[in-house]
Amino acid sequence: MLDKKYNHKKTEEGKYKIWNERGYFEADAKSSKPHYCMVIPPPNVTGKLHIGHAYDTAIQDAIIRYKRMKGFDTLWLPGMDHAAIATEAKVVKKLKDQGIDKYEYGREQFLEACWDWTHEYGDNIRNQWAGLGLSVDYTRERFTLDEGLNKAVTKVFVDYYNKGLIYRGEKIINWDPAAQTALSNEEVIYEEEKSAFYHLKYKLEDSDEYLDVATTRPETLFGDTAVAVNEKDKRYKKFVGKNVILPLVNKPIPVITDPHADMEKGTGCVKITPAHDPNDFEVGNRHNLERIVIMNDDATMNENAPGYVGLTREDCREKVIEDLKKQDLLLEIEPLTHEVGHSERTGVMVEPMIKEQWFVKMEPLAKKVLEFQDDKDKKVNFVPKRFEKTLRHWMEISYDWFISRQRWWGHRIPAWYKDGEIYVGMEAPKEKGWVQDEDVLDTWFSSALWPFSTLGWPEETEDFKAYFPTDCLISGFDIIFFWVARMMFQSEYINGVRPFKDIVVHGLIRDKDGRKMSKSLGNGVDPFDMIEKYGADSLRYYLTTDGSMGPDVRFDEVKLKSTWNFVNKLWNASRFVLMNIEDLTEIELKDLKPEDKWILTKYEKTLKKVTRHMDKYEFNLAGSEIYDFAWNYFCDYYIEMAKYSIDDINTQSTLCYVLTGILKMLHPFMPYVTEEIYQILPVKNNESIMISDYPKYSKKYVFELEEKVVDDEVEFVKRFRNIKAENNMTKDLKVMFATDDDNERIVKLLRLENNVVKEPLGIKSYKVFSNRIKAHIFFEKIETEAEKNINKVAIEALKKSIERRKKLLANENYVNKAPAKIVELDRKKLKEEKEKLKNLLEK
RNA sequence: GGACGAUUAGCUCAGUUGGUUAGAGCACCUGCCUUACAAGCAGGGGGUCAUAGGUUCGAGUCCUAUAUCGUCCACCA
Repeated sequence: MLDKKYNHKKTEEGKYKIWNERGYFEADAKSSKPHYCMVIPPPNVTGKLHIGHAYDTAIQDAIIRYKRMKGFDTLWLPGMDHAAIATEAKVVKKLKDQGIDKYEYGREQFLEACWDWTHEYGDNIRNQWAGLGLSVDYTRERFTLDEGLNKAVTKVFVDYYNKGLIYRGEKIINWDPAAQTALSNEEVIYEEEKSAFYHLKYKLEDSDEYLDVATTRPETLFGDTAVAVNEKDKRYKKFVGKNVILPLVNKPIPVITDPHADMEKGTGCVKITPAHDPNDFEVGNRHNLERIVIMNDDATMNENAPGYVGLTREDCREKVIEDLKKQDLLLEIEPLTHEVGHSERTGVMVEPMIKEQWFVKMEPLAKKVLEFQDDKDKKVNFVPKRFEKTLRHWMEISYDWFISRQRWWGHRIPAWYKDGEIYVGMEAPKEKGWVQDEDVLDTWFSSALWPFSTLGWPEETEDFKAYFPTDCLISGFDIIFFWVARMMFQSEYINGVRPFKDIVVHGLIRDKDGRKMSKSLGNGVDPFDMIEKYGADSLRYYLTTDGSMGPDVRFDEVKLKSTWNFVNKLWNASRFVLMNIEDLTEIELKDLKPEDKWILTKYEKTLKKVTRHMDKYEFNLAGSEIYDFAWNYFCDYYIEMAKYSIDDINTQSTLCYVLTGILKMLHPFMPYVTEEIYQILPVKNNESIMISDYPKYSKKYVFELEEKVVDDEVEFVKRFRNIKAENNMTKDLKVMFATDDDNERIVKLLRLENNVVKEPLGIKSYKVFSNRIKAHIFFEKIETEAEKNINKVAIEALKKSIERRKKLLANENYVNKAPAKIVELDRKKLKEEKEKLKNLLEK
């Protein structure tokens, strides 16, 4: 028997281990059942799972548990991401704290330290998955850097290289001087910063005239190789083609025209530094300008800034400003706030630098995705649909994907160099003298292959054949670009097929006030604190059913608490049922009473809706259907009715049947408590609810007539209670039923056993009615005013409604054009309302 | 600068292809320790669905503008 109070800790303890040991999480590629597969978005091995992971995985577990119960052979494949830069940064810091320098340590030893880190944090993550109750198949767990995936990554690289889809080139890239690696655009975060526009005097050669050149980065002037103005800019027309003298350096550089120079911005004159600015790089290409690199990899000034060598960018700027002032070459310092790029990982200001890097040619791949999206049998279906637009937009503007990183932790680029020659292949060339590229690949290169590399690709494994393409992927919208899009073009190019049929895109978890959770604000919520307080069941149900897919979720602990209350309600209802059906040996639904038929009908209808919502990923709607049914119908009415016939085998059977259904519908959301209660049911078909069948809608238990009859009684009960409460009626009231129907259920629900009379009393009375039932309430202390009032309000409302309907039905357009069903309904309602009004006015 | 969202009760959010009188949870007010549950039960108040037009027999839902907020992309000499 269940304890008197729901205790989430006790309920959740030990169950996960049993499920896992019994192999319920394991898929079977050879099964004759239809297969259903999802891959987990691999969390980074950098640390703990946060509330966003809890949200993301709770959705997935709900889907996979639902599909499992629906009779699929389900595979939810778990794994983790090596998270190249992120992990490397953490390990570097850890070593540094021990007084160890990465470079002194050496590549091999450093990688070992990374593996140690991975194993330690991998265990943490697995423990957290267990805490959340995720039914992932551990026998198939993968890591983005394991042997199989490494092979897949190398193969893709080599194939692409051979097809010309991967190339090496010199480009200007975002350089992180702290980590000393190139960053992709996505790894650069723009932050607003207070800065200044420095107006510098670029004197014309052999003249007293000068150009006012405004820049935010005066320290880069050592790399200037031109000053650009707009062709249409009349102000500077006469300077075009002449030379100006580069301040401090005292070197002549040309004044050129280029569309990049915007007449509206600054002074209209732009200094061109091709080696340290992406736009200037392009300008330089157009005009064949020299590229002068003026900084070392750690962003200190190099020998091209004579007199400033060794200074940091910041110190150099200060000294440059000072020296310019001394030479009267600084015209003005104009304060300015603007956005400056910083490294996502190290936080330092990004320095654009020219480097030789590897790139993936995006155009043919992006085109492929757009083609697939135009074909309804090949496309990836986005839920909600609008995110497909986001994807298309990105695919249309995509630039080449820059994939090399100057790191150690990751997939090493399979390219070897010798005497200016490049060799790219699965293995190192046999001859001596070849040196492998030092760099590793962008971490997203391997995660882009995740849906098929984890299933054994490039081998034609049983798993790959059974589960690919996968059925569904769950992801936050924040990584559609990084990850989802890349998985799509990789799979569609390599396998000629979409990586998943559906993608469900959810929002971010924000704090109660709508702010992003962040370390600096300290407003983060640890999902495991919440599990400690309310249990994984409450957390999971709350997160998955709080809102629809797409918008951000505001995390509100008050809501989580009220979810706990719902679980507690379920617990207590189950307690009542289990207390009363202990001797039940089989479920018999033969001689059903109207209330049994009523609740069964409501149940079947709920089930139908819930199933439909589950299939459409509408978990919020599924959740509220179950909630409403369980609380407002099953608990509030059926259990109350059942109390009066609890010894009847049909009552007991109905209680057990419906409760089992509720548990099963809730199991995908709250696996633990549903299992706990299921285990105690006297009649059940499986050893665990996890592997039981999801209930199927059965018309056999839909009784339209009884549903109406009892609905009408419920309506009557509600009205009765309303009148009673509004008029402060005590237990002394008397009731006379004006209709001869069997009103037993009503009498019991309203606890009127001692109040029913047969003949009218000689005092004032209220009339209570539903469609079928009429009754008079006699109450001595009736206040005439109150009575008048309540009837008046009712009459007013009815009259208004009748008017509205009459008008509507008199409208020919409406009657002719609206569906017959709707019109018919209005006619019926009108008739009913007229009757009610007549009843009321009789008084 | 470009794109995409959002705006519904005091708060947080639902609202399927347009179709009865717009819903829920929390909060609030009133009355109840009724033997599954006071973490509960019963009852109640509260919304001109951001604004202005339009399409339609009918608009929270579709269209067009406006306002406010948010997100992403690009740019930021």
